[in-house]
Amino acid sequence: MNASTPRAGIPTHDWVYRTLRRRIMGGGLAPGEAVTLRGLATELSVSMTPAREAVRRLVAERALEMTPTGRAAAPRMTRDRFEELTQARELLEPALAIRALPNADKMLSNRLKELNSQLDTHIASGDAAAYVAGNADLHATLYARANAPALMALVESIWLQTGPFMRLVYGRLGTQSLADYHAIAIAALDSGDEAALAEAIRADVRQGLNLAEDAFQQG
Amino acid sequence: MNASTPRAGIPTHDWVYRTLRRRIMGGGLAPGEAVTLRGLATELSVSMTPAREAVRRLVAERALEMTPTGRAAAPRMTRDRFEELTQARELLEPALAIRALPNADKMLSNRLKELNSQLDTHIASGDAAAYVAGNADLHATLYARANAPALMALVESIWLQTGPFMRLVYGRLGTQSLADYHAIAIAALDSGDEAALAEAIRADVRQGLNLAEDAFQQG
DNA sequence: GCAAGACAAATGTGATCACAATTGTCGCAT
DNA sequence: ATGCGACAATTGTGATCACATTTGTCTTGC
Repeated sequence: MNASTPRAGIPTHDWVYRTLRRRIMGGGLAPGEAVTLRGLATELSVSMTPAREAVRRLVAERALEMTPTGRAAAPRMTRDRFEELTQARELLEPALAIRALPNADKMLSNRLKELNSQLDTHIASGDAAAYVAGNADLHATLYARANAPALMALVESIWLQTGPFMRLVYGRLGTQSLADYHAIAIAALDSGDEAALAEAIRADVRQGLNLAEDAFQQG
Repeated sequence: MNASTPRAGIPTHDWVYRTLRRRIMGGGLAPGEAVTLRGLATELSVSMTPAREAVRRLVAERALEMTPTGRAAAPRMTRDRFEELTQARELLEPALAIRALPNADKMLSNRLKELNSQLDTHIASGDAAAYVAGNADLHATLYARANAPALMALVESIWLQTGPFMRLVYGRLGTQSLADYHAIAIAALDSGDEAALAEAIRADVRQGLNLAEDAFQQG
């Protein structure tokens, strides 16, 4: 089954971490669903020790929740929590974009346009997981130019928390067309318009919140 | 030595985590200084397993750094990193304060005034560790009224990263008098002035940055 | 039919151990 | 003196195990 495990050099616990993390982001764990140490260990053909380390790390990063009895489960998203995390994104991400602006060049904006067009493909095919991953990839590519690892780490920790839920939201929406704030942001990047760039990022993040609100109302 | 360890009910790894975390925040670990699993384990009279979990958790929370060879050490603060973390605080903390504002009452502001006066005591006695802890306590008390646990967790993770360094900064400064933006913030809280509250918080955070800049220039 | 209780399986926690890699130290040659 | 290499101690990693608690299930009694 896991014949696709070409892990060379990297520690076992790190590999388990990445594997489990990918599963969480990809929606492989339903909210509230628990993951057992022995189950994870035997499934990945490792011992309990690295499995436990991977789980604890994801708990520390809030990608997993700890039940009172000490079991790790995929966290349930609430409207309030999602709204908080969105506000944090709305505050931090424009700052990262502005920091990236002076370091942007034509090659970057071309790369961003390429990533953005791939998003259209994922929307068209209804691949919500690929869309969420690609969306994070696009934002990460831009913010990488900010050379701000500490800020970046904060934002990525938010993505880790909202990712599984956003995947669910986009899954419900199907192939609905979305306002392309990415394109606006890239245009602002090209023209060096700081305020427009920040506003486009904010609008993009806020659009995610609106989509989620609809999903919450549906149930 | 560790006779003061009345841990009842809480898991060992959690107790080790809290103990080590307190040590880091209190400056018990010099930047770059490594902590060994066996050393920590034997010192706290526990096995390597909970020691390892505690260390890994602190690494995940960026309160400890991982060297390429897999050893955990207290992270070194750079000017750039501190500037990034300060900007994050400057963005997130005013938002938390504004969220807390509608839930504030006379009892809260009295409590905050009390905590703020304790800070003066710590400045006067030159107890940098107590000052940093008390400062975090004051901010936390205000933000708790925001009922925003996800945002709060983000801010606390920043404090965890900046805490040890701030303690060092305040330690150098000695009993220097600081502008009391806390008092301004509390006044804004009492009068319900949202903009003034946010600005006072920003100024408070920025003051920390300025102090640190001085420290960086000294060496 | 169903709720409660007893029993069994499963689970998290912490300890111990073997192994490989790293780190520190001592001695030797230049 | 000083740089270098071999050896020993230290360290992180992963595996395995025992134990107490929790969870799931089946039976029993009403």
